[in-house]
Amino acid sequence: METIRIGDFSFQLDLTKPLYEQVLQQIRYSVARGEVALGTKLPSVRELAQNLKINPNTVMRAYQELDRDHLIETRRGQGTFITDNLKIVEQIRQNLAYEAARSFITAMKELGMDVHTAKSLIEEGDWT
Amino acid sequence: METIRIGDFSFQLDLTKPLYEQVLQQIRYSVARGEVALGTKLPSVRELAQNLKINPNTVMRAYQELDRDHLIETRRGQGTFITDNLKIVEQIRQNLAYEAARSFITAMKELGMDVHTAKSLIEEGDWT
DNA sequence: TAGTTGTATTATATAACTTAATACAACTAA
DNA sequence: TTAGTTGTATTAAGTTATATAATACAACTA
Repeated sequence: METIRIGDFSFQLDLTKPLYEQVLQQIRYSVARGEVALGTKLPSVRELAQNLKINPNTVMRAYQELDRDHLIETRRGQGTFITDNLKIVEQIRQNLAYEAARSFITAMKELGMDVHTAKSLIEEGDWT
Repeated sequence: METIRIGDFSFQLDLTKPLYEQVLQQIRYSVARGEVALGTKLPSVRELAQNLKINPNTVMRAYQELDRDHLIETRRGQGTFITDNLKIVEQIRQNLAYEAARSFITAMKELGMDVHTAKSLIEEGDWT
């Protein structure tokens, strides 16, 4: 799977999920991981579209969803920027982690396993 | 969300995911949870379709995927049955649990968190 | 033999996603 | 002021996955 680097961001697109979803996820996780500085300017809609060889509308859709979450700020005529609000970034990171945990626990319960078993699974697994 | 009961199985369908996927998942988890006895006869393709108010082809697709996993056995002219092989059921249950754990750990790592943090999240969360 | 099973095929419909082309509004820099 | 870059909106078209419908056949049971 090809990796495209552009600025502080890197992207890997495939056909298993909607493109706009992959783009927004990879930006979201880059920021949550702390790989890009707050206030960083994102590539323009057209530039990113060209680099990823996808349609500008698809990039727009990703940017707009991130904007709704206040993870990025779009300024008409200027560009799109990562929020400078650390609180927001931290909260989104916590939420993503919590949601991942919650869906894991839900799956375990659907298999008739309890939280203790879930914990053991995490402890005993080889997650290299 | 309406629950439809039929034999030892119960179904809840919505529009968030493909119908055939929901049907196969709910059968898979029912069996993995041990709610249905090994060798149990499933509703016929047409019967289940009628009860769920969906197309027989959609039920077929669910059954065929479960058949490929050997979780069920289809016998032309007789019907469809849960496997009588306990080993298979146990292995599928373990696999589902493992996959859930793996995808949780993957998400955590994508957020720059380690396995220890993952474990703490599980421990400290209120999963009622 | 009649009725039930799983199975296959062909056609149609629909919704989500993606692309394309175009236009406009807001801002920056020359 | 002007040219070029931004985000944004709109309309149309194409693709794909999913689901339905109708029909037929093969394998089995009673």
